[in-house]
Amino acid sequence: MPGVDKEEGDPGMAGKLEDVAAVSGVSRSTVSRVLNGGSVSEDTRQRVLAAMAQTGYRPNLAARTLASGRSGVVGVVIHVPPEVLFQDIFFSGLFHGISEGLAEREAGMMLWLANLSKEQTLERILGMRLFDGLLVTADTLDDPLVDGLVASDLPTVLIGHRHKDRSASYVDIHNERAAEQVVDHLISLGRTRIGHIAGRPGGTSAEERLTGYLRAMHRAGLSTDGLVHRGDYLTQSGVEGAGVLLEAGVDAIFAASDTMALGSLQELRRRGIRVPQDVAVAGFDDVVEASESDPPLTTMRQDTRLLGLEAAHTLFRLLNDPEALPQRVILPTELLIRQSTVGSMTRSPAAKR
Amino acid sequence: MPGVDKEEGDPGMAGKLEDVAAVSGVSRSTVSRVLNGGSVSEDTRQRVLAAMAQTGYRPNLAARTLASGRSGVVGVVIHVPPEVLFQDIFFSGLFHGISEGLAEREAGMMLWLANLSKEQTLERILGMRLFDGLLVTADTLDDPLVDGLVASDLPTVLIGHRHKDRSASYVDIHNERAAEQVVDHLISLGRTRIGHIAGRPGGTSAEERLTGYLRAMHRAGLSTDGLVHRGDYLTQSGVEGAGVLLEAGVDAIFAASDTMALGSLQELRRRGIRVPQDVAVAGFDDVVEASESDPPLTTMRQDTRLLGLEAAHTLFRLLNDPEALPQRVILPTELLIRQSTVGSMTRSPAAKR
DNA sequence: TTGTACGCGTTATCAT
DNA sequence: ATGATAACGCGTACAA
Repeated sequence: MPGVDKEEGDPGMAGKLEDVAAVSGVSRSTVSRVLNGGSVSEDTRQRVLAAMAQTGYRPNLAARTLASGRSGVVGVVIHVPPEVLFQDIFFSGLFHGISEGLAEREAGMMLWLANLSKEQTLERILGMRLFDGLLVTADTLDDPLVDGLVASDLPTVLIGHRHKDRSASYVDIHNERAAEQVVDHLISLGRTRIGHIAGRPGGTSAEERLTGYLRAMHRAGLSTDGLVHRGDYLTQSGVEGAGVLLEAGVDAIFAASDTMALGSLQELRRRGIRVPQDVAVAGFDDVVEASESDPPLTTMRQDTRLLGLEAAHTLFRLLNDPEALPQRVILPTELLIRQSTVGSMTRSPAAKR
Repeated sequence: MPGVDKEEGDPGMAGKLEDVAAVSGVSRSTVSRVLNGGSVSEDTRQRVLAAMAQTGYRPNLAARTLASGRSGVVGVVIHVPPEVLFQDIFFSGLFHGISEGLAEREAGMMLWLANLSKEQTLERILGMRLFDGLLVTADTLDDPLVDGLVASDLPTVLIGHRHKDRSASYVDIHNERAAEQVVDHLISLGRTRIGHIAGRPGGTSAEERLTGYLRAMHRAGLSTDGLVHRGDYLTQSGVEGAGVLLEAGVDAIFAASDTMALGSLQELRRRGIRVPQDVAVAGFDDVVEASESDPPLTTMRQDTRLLGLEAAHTLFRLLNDPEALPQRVILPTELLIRQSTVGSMTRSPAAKR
């Protein structure tokens, strides 16, 4: 195909820096300077700009990265099965925030889900050597992927954290204290047999919420014997947990996730047990269904989108200042008191707290 | 910090090809060959492999991309607001499939949502010059982003397509024919006043389903005057559409999405209208709620996850064979006949089709 | 089979 | 302010 014209913003093969230099009659260095904000005379800057438009020039990321060491791309590691990303409100909100936060700085986002094993994922991410930084979810206590990423030389911000991540940068909520607060609320209502439906063992948030529950109970001098049931954050385990805890004779249930709390609500209704008169129920997360359930669910609200947003911001802080100390960001949570603990007719003084 | 040891798989700064060459006593080229499957003697191959392990070598993507022109990264462009990606079952299923398909070939995935304008997105994607190929959703008739991407020299597979994309590669379903089939089903049940709740004007699938509806009706000699209501694929517009179409005196409603159909079901129940005795209702998509509604919803099932999977596969076909002609993949859909059209007690012969 | 030498498109360090 | 020139780390003809 002879006579093909490759001028004027041809969307096809774009020119290189050198082409722009040739057209504008300057050296590559100068073109590079107008690109990266070096000092050039206004005169030549305009000539170069014109030449770039004319040749339809676009910088080559690979070349740029190789030469400068910066790519403008961050790796986002959410090692959960793809379907979980969409089913679990935590991850979807989180991802939403991350996506927004990175877009603010026009950073590219490369996503790693659990399509590969943790070992493979780790290998490929580190091998790529392309990312300016990493955003990584840390929701499991023992996680070789997170360990490897943190140990690497890449600026990394964890979302959630383990105890051993004290020297890493992370954004998180105070799971333990938040759980404590929920239980305190139940105690303040006069409940003494408070059961807990915990998350899966080894989950960071699950363990911390359990610890918070135990702390509040013991501080109040209440027994927790046989009052802890292990669930998995999903509805069905909330159903089962309610059954088990009822056997133990509880007058309140604190589930470590709203979905479990909603499952408990179902089971209690099925058994004809009044909520909150007979058994009060509280959850964690504040998913949308929590406010629409019957009765509406008392819960600890966490803003997962903000969590993602802050994670991105924190990473940028790290990138802008290589000397920066590890960043630890704790986001607030909010106790939302609804009818599943205080009932519409039995408004208690404690509800004002 | 003197005396820092940088040997033995140091997770920090990894060595380069040259380091491996030095340790194993061969040239860089040879090391490169064992990496890319060139011909090397088994003897030296082992030496090199050992040296790579010892130095903790990892290839540098930027350098590799620059030299070879291939990055192993594909751009995924789903230009919808981040929250839609999670709310809309179509996109989440699609994304799931894409994610799986790319992982099969260990391809990296860089995701572009609607955080930037279409123009900015286009500019940055093309500018990056990093992707081996592109996966792009095309759900709007007039879309400069899709136009620009298709016009570029990057191997691109569209998900959904416009008429003008005949020369592009795409995966899609046959929206028009599928819609026709749904309407044929309703006609075969003896319905004559069949209303359609369409999607937003300018949406590719919406327009095609509308066309299919019109075709089936006209072919059967049925009037469509005042029987088309414009919705937006969301529940509320299904509620409204049902109201409007009832005024027009319909005996059946075909909604272009299940969510709208479910909205219609709600509205019909509210008005005490029996489904399907008084009005039959059919949808499109087969979302999970469709089989759990009262009555269960007749619908045209499409497998969005498969759509994403096939999109990835198609792109790989394109990448493996640069001479390949444009790939056009049409995935099957399946008419699921449920009680919203045939009723449990009024099983009609047509249901066996 | 192996090594040499050049090119990939930019940035960065020098001079000037 | 501008222009050579050397990296950046790797792939790949070409030669040996």
